[in-house]
Amino acid sequence: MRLTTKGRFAVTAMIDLGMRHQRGPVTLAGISERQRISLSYLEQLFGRLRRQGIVDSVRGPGGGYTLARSMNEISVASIIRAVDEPIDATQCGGLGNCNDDRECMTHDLWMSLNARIYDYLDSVHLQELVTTQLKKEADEAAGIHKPHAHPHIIGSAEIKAAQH
Amino acid sequence: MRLTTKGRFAVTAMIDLGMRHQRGPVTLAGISERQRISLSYLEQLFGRLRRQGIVDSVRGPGGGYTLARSMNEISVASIIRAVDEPIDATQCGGLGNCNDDRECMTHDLWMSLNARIYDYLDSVHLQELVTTQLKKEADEAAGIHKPHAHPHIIGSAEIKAAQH
DNA sequence: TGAATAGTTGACTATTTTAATCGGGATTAG
DNA sequence: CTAATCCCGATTAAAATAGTCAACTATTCA
Repeated sequence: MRLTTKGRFAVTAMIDLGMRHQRGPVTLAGISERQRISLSYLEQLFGRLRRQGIVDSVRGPGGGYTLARSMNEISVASIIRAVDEPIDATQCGGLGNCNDDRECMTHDLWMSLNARIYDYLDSVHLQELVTTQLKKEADEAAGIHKPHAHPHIIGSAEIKAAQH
Repeated sequence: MRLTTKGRFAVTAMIDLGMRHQRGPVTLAGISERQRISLSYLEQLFGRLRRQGIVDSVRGPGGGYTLARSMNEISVASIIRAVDEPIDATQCGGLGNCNDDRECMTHDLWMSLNARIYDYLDSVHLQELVTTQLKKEADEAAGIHKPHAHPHIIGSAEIKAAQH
C-alpha cells in the first residue's frame, strides 16, 4: 500500500463533492478552485474514480460528478485504492526469483500489515468525514468574530515542510 | 504520512536484525545478502535509524549494528518515521497561503487520519514481528518434506506487479 | 441547429522521490 | 599493519507524482 498526497488529493476532492452533491452535479472546475488542485490532475483522478464505480458523471451544461453510492458505502480505502494503484508486491511475487524463504517471509509480513491498515481505512466512510466537516464549518460561521485564528502551534519543521 | 517500499525495506531489515542480534552485531553486508537490499541503500537507512536512537553501531571487524532498545520498545511506526521523513504538511502549513478556511479543513482532516494510522503502527512492535517470523521458520524446518510449496494462489495482477 | 458547457482521452513534460552507485574516509580487532 | 566494518557526501538512474496540453465527444439550452 502506498499512502501519499495522491490519495490525499482524492480524499479531499471526494469530501468537497460529498459536501455539495445534494445540489446536483459538481464540476471539477469548482473543486479545482476550492481545493486548489490542478483541474487536469483532477480529471485523471476522477477518471479512475468513475471507472471504479465510486462516482458518476453527467455531461453537458449543468453537468459534473455525482456520487455513485451513498456516502456510508464509500470508504476512504476504496478512494485510495481507486487512484493509487496497488503495488502490493515485493521482490518476490510468488514466482521466479522467489527461491529463498527469506523473501517470502517479508512479503507475507508486509501483506498482513497492509491488511490491517486497510481494515482501518475501510472502516472510515465519506459520511463521517463530510459530517465532521459540515459541523466544523457551521461552528466557524457561528463565531465569525474569530475569523482566521490558528488553533495549532507552528513548529519550525512544519514551516519547512510547507515550502512544498 | 507516507507508506512506501522505503519504509518496507527498513522494517524488513530491522526484522532481520532483530532475529540475530543476540549473536552479536549484525553486519549490513549480511542483511543486504539475505534480504536482497543494496548495501549502500541500507547504509543510508541505518544512518537514519542510528541517529534516531533505534540502533547502535559497532565499528571495526566483528562490528555491525545492534538494537539500541528492547524489541518491544521499537514500534513499526518509529522505524518508518525514522527513514521516511515526515512531510505531514499540505499546501497550507500554517502560514502564508493559508488564507482560505477550506485548505485548513483538509489539512486537519488528513492529520487526524494520519494520527489514527500511526496509532495502529505504534501498537505493533518489532518483538511481535520477530517472534512470528521465528515461529514460522521453525515450522518450516519441521516439515522439510514440503520445501517450496506456496500457500497462496497466484493471481495475474500479482505476477504483473512482481516484475518490479 | 449551433454554441456553450463539461466530461474523456492520450500523450507529453517537469519535479520529486526512491533506489542505487561510487569513492573516499574513520575505527578497531587481530 | 591490514582487513572488516561503519560513515558520509556527491552523484546518478529509474520510477512515481504532479501537472499540462490539445483534440474530442456528449449534452443542454437558446
